[in-house]
Amino acid sequence: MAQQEDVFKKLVAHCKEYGFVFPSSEIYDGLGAVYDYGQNGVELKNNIKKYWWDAMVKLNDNVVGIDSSIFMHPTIWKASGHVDAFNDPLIDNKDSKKRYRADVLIEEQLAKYDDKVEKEITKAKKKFGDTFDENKFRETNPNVLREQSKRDALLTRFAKALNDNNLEELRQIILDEGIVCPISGTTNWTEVRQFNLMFTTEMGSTADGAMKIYLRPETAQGIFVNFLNVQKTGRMKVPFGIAQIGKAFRNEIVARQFIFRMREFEQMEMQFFVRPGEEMQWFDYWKSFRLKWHKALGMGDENYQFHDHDKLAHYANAATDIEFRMPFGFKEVEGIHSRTDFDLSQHAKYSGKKIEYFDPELNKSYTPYVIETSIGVDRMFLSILAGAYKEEELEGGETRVVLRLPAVLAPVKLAVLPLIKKDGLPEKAREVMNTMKLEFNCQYDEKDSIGKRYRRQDAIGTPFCVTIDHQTLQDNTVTVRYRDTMEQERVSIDALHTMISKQVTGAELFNKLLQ
RNA sequence: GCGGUAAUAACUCAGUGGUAGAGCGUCAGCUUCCCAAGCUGAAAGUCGCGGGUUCGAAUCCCGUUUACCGCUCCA
Repeated sequence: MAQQEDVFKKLVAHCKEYGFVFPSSEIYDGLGAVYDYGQNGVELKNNIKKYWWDAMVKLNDNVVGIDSSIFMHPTIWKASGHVDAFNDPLIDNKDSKKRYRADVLIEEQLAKYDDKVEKEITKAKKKFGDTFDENKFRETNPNVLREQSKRDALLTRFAKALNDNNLEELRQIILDEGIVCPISGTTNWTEVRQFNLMFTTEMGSTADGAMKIYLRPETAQGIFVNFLNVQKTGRMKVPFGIAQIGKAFRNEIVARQFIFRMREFEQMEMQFFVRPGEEMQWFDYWKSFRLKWHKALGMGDENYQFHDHDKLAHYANAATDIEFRMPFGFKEVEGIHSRTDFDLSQHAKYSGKKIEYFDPELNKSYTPYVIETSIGVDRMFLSILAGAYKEEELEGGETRVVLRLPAVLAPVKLAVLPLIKKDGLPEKAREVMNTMKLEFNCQYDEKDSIGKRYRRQDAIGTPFCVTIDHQTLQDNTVTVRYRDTMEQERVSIDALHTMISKQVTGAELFNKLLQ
């Protein structure tokens, strides 16, 4: 475990050292759980997004893409359940370090008063037997009346505090009632804090006319609210899918583990609309397709696993995660959910619009069911880097650090290197570079020994190094040096383009997906 | 959010009250016909930030920010 954490630390350092990921706002001491992508990181990230987009939109004729805005009408988040589901007032006990929902603590206190009343009644029942009149007892017994009035007073005060969203009052209630932590038994409480999942901002240029709106916490809702637009204008027939890549924002209570859990992150989501009753077969279809997509990259099949959810979200009737073996254990990279008709029905209800699909085969209208595939770009990025990062022992006791990135994702596809910096080799190298750069992201390097340059390229995961030597000037051939094996092959410059193109474009991977 | 630990050059770290250092990397040059070779030279640090103690603080104290670990929370 210690060794794994060590690898993770080195990976984070490597990300910074080689321009993949920088802490945000670093020269101002940073900003918590926000990161920037550097010159190599942005290339890798863009390649991941393209691999996903092409696999979903290009390969599946019944999947189309959209790009909806980050700002959306605030009612959308009412409908989706985000406004109500993630607004709990929380309080910590300083002695036990346990966290509780403040409203639950108070509700438990209310229940205690109820218990006391019930006990009095049970006692009295035994005492009076058949002649017992419960209603009269409730109205007259001093003990019951006392507990009951305490309870009513508490309920009134509690309801008002909740209604006013008065967090100080909630804390004061807990103190006044002498509510103790069940573990430490103390009343040493922190302030009550509200944890909002969503970021808010204001739309409107004048303060008084401004409307409070949210930064979207998921891209999915942008798809649901455009369901009718896309279905009608694209003449889409169920089953069909809508894909989207975009930023989302969440105030995580604990944001940790580098770019694994960030406050600003990017999602690649597809919502696939199906006939009610057919959702499980499509759930299985996408489960299998998505796993193939991951495995096609060749990072090792044993590094992936499904993790089925036991506890389902309020909208789902089946859910599974695709997990990747990170240095800190198997972690969720992608979620596949059967979301039922929850979202479309909610939006129909809140918007007052009819959101249904007329199915000509069945000759009836229905609200489609939804299968969602949702993958975090940043998590994918981290899993690829974690799987690719290797410190290798070479013969002679040397080590090298290499990123064994899938060629299709590598930020730089090839480096063009004159073997030495004279005899016209740099000029020839520039010539080769100028034709290759039309198609591939290339790097030219003539500084330092050839070995050093190879290692520099290894460190950023460049799959091919093309070296121009004296023979090149004679017969127009170059050596291609492969990152993973460090072996070299002599090829003619004319053949270079085809050879590299075959390995860095997605076509071969996509063939695997369609089999 | 609580507790613990940490923060010194792009990276990894040494320096524990008295002149800010090393390795690696970077840059310039020489050398070099294929795997971090060698030689010469150079640049690069608000010692995380703010306050305090002291003749004097990277070093001691307080606060704060950021990160890591544990707990907690989590569609």
